[in-house]
Amino acid sequence: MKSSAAAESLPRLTAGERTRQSILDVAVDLASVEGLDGLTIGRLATELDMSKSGLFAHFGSKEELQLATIEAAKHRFAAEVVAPALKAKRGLPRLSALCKEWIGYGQDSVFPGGCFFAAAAAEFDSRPGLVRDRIAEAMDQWIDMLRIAVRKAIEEGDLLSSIDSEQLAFEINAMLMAANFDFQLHDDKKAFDRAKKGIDRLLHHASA
Amino acid sequence: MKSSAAAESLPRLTAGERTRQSILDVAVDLASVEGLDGLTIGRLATELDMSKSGLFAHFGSKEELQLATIEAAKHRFAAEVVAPALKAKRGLPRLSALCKEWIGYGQDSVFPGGCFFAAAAAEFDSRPGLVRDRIAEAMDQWIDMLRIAVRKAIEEGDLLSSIDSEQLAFEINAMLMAANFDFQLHDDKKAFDRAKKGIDRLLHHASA
DNA sequence: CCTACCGATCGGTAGG
DNA sequence: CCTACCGATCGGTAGG
Repeated sequence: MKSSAAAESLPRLTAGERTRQSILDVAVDLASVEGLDGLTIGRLATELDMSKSGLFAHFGSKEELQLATIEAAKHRFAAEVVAPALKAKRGLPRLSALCKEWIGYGQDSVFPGGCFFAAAAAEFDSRPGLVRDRIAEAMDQWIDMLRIAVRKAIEEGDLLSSIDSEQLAFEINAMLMAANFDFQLHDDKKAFDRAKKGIDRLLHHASA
Repeated sequence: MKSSAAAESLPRLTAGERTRQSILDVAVDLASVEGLDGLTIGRLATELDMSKSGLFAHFGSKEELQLATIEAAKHRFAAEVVAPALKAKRGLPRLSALCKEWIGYGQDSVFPGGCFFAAAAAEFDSRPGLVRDRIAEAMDQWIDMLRIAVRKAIEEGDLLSSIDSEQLAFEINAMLMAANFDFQLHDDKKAFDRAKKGIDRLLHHASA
């Protein structure tokens, strides 16, 4: 027998899978700066010191590369924002943690060109297709996470029962997105302070 | 003498200037959908039933075409949003009118791909150059207009003197931008209702 | 405003 | 994973 499949369940990756992962790490960074369409196979191959066709063989089409890049970005977002926030206990603490972790994610430039999903949504919102659908799905999942955290905060008695969870999630996300674009355009982190201040006031007014 | 320069001061345009204007009308619409970079000279020429080089001669470079397109988009925005809002009297009425006109501008798809400036800012925020600078300038002018309207509303006694005009302008704009991106991604106008509701509450809490 | 062209780069393929 | 290639399109130019 060649190897024990049962041992070390996760890090057991084939060489091809490892190459694919390192391609996607670079692809995510490149796409956050140049856009998901500006992410060209030639450019990415140069960045990785590979041949175009060698890289291409891992994906089969540009669309598949784009979809795989979105998937890799989702994993990075989950690790950097969602996972830390889930350590806070449910209710208002977790809602606050989601906002705090998102602001940290923006400030620390987890993606070098700013929030991957905000940029990709703006780029693809007028181009029907699988890429657009997956980006919209990722955005919806994030807003949904905020909305559910608001609802739990209401259930825990931390927020007023009269609060419209969908409306509050929309407004919180609006502050975060605005901070992201403001920061990208002006390279001034006070945009995140403004978002923080706006969200603090939103949560204060929603509190019992 | 060929013509009286003094008569009809504005509509006196040369044939070249009229052609240029009709090119830019199409360029603005195309760019709002495909992006300012996706606005290619070949694509634009096809749309206008012109030769590439004939169109190119009006601008001299792609960057000049992009800059002229931004200028044309600013004019459309000024006519559709700013001018109507300036009919309202200074203070809170004008601030409310700016928000109302902006929401109308979004709902009516004055640019077929959504707010031209929001899309262009997201597209170019990581690409240094003249195009990026002009877009940032246009965005700053809009936020500044909101900020000044807030300040006037404070001076008129319509809003509390404790209000931070820059912060409020940021938060109002955040609602508008979020509604724009939400609408582009979901094609559901309830995003504008959410923005309206959020802004109404912002202004209510800021009122004396 | 046109035809005719340039070198560079795009996504993708053949064949190994 | 590679070399070598394809047709299409890019921004831009020559010359009229």
